Order: sequence, then C-alpha cells, then structure tokens
Amino acid sequence: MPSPDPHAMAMLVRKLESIADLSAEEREAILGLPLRTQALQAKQDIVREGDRPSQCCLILNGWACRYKLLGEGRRQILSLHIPGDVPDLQSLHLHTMDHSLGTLTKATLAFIPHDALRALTVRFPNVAAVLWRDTLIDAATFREWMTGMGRRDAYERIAHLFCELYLKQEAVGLATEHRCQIPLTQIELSDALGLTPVHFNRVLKEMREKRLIAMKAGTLAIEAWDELARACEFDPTYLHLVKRQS
Amino acid sequence: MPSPDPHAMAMLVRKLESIADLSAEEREAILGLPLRTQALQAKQDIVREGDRPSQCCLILNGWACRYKLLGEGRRQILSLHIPGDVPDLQSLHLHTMDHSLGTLTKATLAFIPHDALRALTVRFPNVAAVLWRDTLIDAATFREWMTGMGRRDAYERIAHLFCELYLKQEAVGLATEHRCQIPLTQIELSDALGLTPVHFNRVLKEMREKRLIAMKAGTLAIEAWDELARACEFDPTYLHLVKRQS
DNA sequence: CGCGCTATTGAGAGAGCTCAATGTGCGTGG
DNA sequence: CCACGCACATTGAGCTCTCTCAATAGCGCG
Repeated sequence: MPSPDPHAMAMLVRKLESIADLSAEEREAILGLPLRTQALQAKQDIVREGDRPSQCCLILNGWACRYKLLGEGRRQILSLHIPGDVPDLQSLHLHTMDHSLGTLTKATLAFIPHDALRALTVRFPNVAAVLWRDTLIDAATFREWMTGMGRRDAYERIAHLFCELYLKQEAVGLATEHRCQIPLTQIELSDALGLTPVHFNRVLKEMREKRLIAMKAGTLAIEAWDELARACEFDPTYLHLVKRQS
Repeated sequence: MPSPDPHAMAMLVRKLESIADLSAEEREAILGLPLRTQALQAKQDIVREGDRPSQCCLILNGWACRYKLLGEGRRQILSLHIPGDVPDLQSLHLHTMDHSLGTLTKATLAFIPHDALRALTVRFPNVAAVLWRDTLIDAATFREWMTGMGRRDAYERIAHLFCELYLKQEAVGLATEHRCQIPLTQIELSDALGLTPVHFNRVLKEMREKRLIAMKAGTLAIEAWDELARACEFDPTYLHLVKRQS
C-alpha cells in the first residue's frame, strides 16, 4: 500500500531545491507523492535496457549507476547517482530503457508511479520545469563526460571526475572540506571513465605521489583542490548548481 | 518585427511529429510562434559557452553542431544537428551555456524567444512533454556517443555514427535507400568521434575497401547496411523514433 | 584460516597519435 | 580561361599512451 513518507520525499525536495526554487504549495505536492520503498543489495539491477518501466526511482540511500553493456564484456558506466537523485526520470517520456540502472552499493530506493509524476507536472508547470531542468543537468554531465572521453587523457579525466563528485555531494550537504565518500571500486570508476582498472590504478598512484589526493576506504580527500582543478581545466558551470542563475 | 512564417515552423512540427503526436490545436499553437530568421555562413558561432541566451534556435537549412573547446586546441563536438532540430532547447531551463553552438555549413536559422516557448509549455502541458522528450532523446544520444568513446574502437565508432546519421535523416524524410548527406569534413567528423583526422581517414579507407560504404562530395552511401550495423552492434532504440512506443 | 574480490606492480604489445610530405579540388583574381 | 592559394584528403614513419596478460599482495567475510 503506497503511503507518503515525509522523510523519503524530503530527499527529493532537497535535491530539487539545490537546482531551483519551489513554492510552498509545490513542495507540499511533492511531499505528498505516493511511493513504495525497497532495500537492495549492492550490484543489483533496478531496471534493465529494454524494460518499459511505469515508475521512477528515487535514491534514499547508497549509490547507483546507469550503464550500457557491449560485446566482449565491455561496460560503460554513464552516470553515478547519490541519494536524492532520480536516475531514471527520463523514463517518464522515453518509454523504453536504452540502458540499465543498477545499485553500486547497498541502497534504499523509493519508487514513484509515472502517473503520479505526470499528474504533478500537469498541475504544476513549474514542477515540470524543475524536473525537466534536472534531466537537462543530467545531459550537461553527459556532455562533460563525453568531452573527457574524447579529448582528455586519463590523468585529466580522473581529476575531473573527482572534482565533479565532490561538488555534487557538497551541493546536497553530503560533503565539506574537500572530502567526500566514493564507495566504488577501481573497476567501477574505470568503467565510468573508459579506462582499464590497471591504467586507472597507475594514474591514481601518480596523483597520490604528487599529494593531490588521498583515497582510502571509500573516502576521497582532495588535498590540493586548486592544483587538481587546474590540471583538468575544471569549470563547474556544467553542474548548473546556482539556482536561477545557471 | 517577428511575424509567423508557416514554412519555418512547419519544420519544427515535422520534427516533433517524428518523435510524438500533436493535436491540431497544439500544431496551430506551434505554427503561430513568433520567430526571426537569419542566414549564416559556414563555421559561424550561434551561441557561445558562457552566454545567457533569451531565445532558441531552430535549424531551417544546413547543419550545426554543439562543441566544447579545451586547451591545446582540442575540440569535442557533442552533437550534430540537421534541419528541424532545436539544438539549444536546453537553454530554456539552463540559463548559462556550458558549451557552444555553431554552424558547420551555410545555414538558415529561426530564432524563437524563450518567453514564447515558456508560455506555450504552460498553456499546453503536452507540448512541454514533447519538447522535454526531445531534450531527453538528445541526452540518449549523448549516452550512446559516450559509450562509443569509452568502449568502442575507431572502426566501430565510425560505423555507429554513420548508422545514426542515416536513420536520423531518414526519420524526417531527408534520406532513403541507405544514402544520405553528410556535408562535414573529416576534421569535423574526427572531432565528433574523439579521433584524429589521420586515423579517421585510415579507418575510413578500410571501410571503403571492404565495400561497406562509399563517400564522395558530402554523400554517404551505405553499401552493406546489415554488415555495418553488425560490426558496431548498432541498436536504434536510443533514437526513440517510434512514436508512443519508445 | 581460506576463499574471493580488489588493489598493485611488471612486462610487453598495439591502437591511435604526432609530425611531415604529397595529392586534390575549388574559389578567386588576373 | 588559367594560375595561384588554401583547405581538405591521403599516405608514410615513428612514437606513446593505454591496453593485455600475468603474478603478487591485501582485505573482508563465512
């Protein structure tokens, strides 16, 4: 029986308010969305390529990723998702999944029916705009990753990802002081960057030796933010985190 | 003085109807959008990274691309656009450009004020949904390109792009019989694929010698569609061309 | 206390890059 | 109508960043 869980939807409100403003009425409407929560183990699929889902998934806890599989065991991770994200929001208007979505860590999810979301967007055009904006920021991140895979070398690409993951977590209050959680294996990070784990490991070693970063037990500490950001020409514009301005 | 140009907006209607259905009323509203047309030479910027545009650009004629520039003269082309596309639709909700948009060939453009588009989306939630869907298909294409740059070799990547460009033009009536226009230089195609022109040229030669394709004077002829598609594991799902189903 | 997954390091190979030269087609001006 | 200039296409030669294969080490969990 779906019943509103104020805490669950508050995650979504917090996320949306990190990228745009909501009126009190809109906030209430979001908090009243029906949902069904579910706990998953690490490395479980949530939806698969080819599926035609009738709900979206809000991450309450843990990390997830979208990915595509190719022949010969090749995998490309397309995006990484943290609590507050709705990684398959696009399924609201693209009915067939063109990629898969799965957990990376243990995770708690809240599923929201498409019907309820569509009704919300018709009733509140501004909520539609904010959700639309969220998918557009998603696309902006794809563009940045694409640029990295096409034109940045491994060192720059890794540095860029670390800057991005820190800022995304900082934006929703999950990180401060240039330290954040990255509970992923080097294999997963390599698949996100289009590298092999072996090469990723070697470049990481180089960054450690230069004292730009430290990484242990799933925690990343960026010890020289300015230098790291300069090395990869990091420009946070594409994250569009400043409300109403970007 | 902006005055409706039925022919210009008909391009947009045709494009949108290739990805979703519109009611007669919605079609009329789109045809009535205000616009200002402009002719540009090849290789001209339309909007630049950092700009805060107040209008969107509909391509009536010619090709355009979105791109990012990095240090040392590196360029990544993010997407290629043909007549009927609105390549900067995202600027409706992302106010600062995180990339640039420019013409590749001589082109005719129609500029539509954001205000008018926003009013349209508030009045017709279904038009909002269709435009949103268009930006989501854009994002799906980014994901596919990202997958290619991360995990496909040059041969597969080129084959995949050719399949995509043919199908996109076929969908809006600009191509048939596995032949289409690709009025781009090898330099531009290389920047879209994350390759160097030299390597692109060598791989193209290989594809020609295998009689998979022929390319001359801006025209691509895919002489062995099935084999080309198989070589790159081409799956058109991500283009979401089937109305109401994908 | 050992299995299984992940991290790390070594060695050699290769896809794709850089530098460089030559060929080709077309638009412009004389 | 032809010559020149320029941008693009093509080919050669050598290099390097990243990959593959392989072995060892570390760590968490049953």
